[in-house]
Amino acid sequence: MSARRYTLKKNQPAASPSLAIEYQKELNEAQYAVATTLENPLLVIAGAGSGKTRTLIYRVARLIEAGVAPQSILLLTFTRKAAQEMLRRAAMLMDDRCEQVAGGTFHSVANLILRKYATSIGLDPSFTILDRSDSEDVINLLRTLLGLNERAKRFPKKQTISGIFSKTINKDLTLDEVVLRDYSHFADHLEDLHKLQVTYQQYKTQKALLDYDDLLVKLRDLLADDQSINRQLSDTYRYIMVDEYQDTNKIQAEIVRLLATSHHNVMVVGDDSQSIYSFRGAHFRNIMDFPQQFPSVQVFTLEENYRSTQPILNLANAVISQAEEKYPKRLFTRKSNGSVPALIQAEDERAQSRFVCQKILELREEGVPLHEMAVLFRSSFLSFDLEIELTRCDVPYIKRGGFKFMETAHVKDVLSHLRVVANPRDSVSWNRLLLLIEGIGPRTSQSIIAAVMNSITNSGHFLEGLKSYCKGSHYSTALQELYTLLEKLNEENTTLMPAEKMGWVCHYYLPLLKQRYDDYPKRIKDLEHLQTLAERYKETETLLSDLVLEPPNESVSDIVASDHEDERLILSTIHSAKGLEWHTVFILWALDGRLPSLHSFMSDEELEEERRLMYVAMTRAKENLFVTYPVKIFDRASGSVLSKPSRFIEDLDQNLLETWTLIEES
DNA sequence: AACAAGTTGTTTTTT
DNA sequence: ACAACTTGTT
Repeated sequence: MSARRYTLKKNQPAASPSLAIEYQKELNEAQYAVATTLENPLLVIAGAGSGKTRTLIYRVARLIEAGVAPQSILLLTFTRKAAQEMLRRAAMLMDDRCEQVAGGTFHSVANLILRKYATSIGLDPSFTILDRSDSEDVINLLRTLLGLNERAKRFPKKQTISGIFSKTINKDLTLDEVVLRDYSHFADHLEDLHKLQVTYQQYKTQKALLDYDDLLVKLRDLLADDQSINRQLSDTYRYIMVDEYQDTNKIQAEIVRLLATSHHNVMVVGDDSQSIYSFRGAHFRNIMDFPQQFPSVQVFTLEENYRSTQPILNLANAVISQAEEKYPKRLFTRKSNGSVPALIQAEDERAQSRFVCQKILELREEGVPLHEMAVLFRSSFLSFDLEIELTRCDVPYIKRGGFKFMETAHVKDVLSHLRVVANPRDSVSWNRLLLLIEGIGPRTSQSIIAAVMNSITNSGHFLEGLKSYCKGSHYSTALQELYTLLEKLNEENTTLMPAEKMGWVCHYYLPLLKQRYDDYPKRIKDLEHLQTLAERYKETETLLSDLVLEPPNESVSDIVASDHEDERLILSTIHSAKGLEWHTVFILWALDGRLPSLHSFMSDEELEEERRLMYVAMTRAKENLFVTYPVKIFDRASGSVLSKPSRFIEDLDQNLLETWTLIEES
């Protein structure tokens, strides 16, 4: 580990007295230095709540003020919502020019660039993007096709296989390395896994399908292999800013490096203590390797916290100070008073839920709005019991993270119809929509798909293949209806708006939905929500890629009806809480075996990541922090009883964390 | 016999 | 919600 160098630049004299924005007044010394250093590589280590977003916004404004064209600024963020929010705030600070700044996630930027340059790398520009479950479906299909699940020894499940393949790419390892290191119990299947991986790649290429990893890999390869395109893009984006750099992986770092070849104007912001995505190949060392890629880099550190009270910071600092490996950084604040965070032991899960719910109601009485309170947890399923309690007490909430709206079956069903029209070679979607029809199972579906693919190669028209199946069997009437729908969508492909097309699909799908699900009224609501989303789009292809890349992450059915739209409690996984803050934060299940999760006990590295997760959760709180855990929890997977509080907060001084016990009132 | 559909116990985090 | 297993249909 290289020693950290702090380079604090002396305050520059204010650029010009006529400027509307008074940077020096509105930013602290370090923030000001960052916002006004416009050229050359820049690394900013920004502690939690240190005004990182604010600094980025001011820097965007400063760049535009200095005459830089907004279109030549590229802002890479973790979610596209984050980018839009920043640009909106920058526009408020300055003017609408800020909205023209290019921004989004690595994946969404890759999507745009690849669609534009697809033909030059032999890619169909109307390629379909596979989300996680789509790519698992493909893998499952190929696994059966290769006869791998009939092996004597059990072959890994589709999720596991997909995880292995993804790790090879994101951690830049060979298949052998990944399997032997993390999945040694499947070492016997190495040869078959190799075969499957090759087949998977071929299948995707043949059907014009790209999974999340392909988007990044293809963009990197495009930039690395084609000098002239690299030049064009590098000249287009003259100023690059990357947020949450601690959660980027090697490929993303390479993309940044390649995009900056002609100018080196790159600024990356991050915090090694908040790196929580290593399962996706991110490594916090990435942030420290940055100076090696750009030797002329200037390094800044933001340590003053504007979010939390001192007692909360004291606790967070104590948790992170036990980290094996960390970079010296100590958050401080001027908000000195505030109450000491509380640790509450509950006798079981129900008691924990009841306590949290009751406390939330109390705080609401005291005037804390519901949307200023959040309940955070390690894994999505850990909030199930609390959700029941909240519903019982009529507390409206939204849940972020975990299962996504887009991943619900009925939404995917509807979209698959639009997808086959956009890319008829997309056999994943064909399979999905065919299986909906009664009487058609995996076998029949495969043979119909084969016929469709044949008709594409022979006549160039996919409907021919479907037609031949429309008579003579018990499912032919249903298939005829499907044919009519797809014919309509295809013939009026260019004249119909995306929302109109979706209307036709829903009309066709509604009877199937009602027959399939008992809870169809809820699902119909979801589809209506999808319809409203679609109305914002002019191009079906944009709609489809956006939905895969940036899925709306709250399901309508999760929302308990409420009169006041904004008055909703937030439930979130810690991962999805990144970058956010609330007046009051509850950390649920701070139980050893849940946070840290049992899965992480084997490796020190994973355990360290769990610690950072706890740190991230704590630093979301502005005023109040409650940490709770139930005892006597039996874990079926390990066969053990969990009763100890999280090792990260055990035996801490009462000054840092006050312990409380729940007394049941009769 | 081949295939479709219904039944029963486990589930990390996400672009 | 998924996979493995079981029952039902053509």
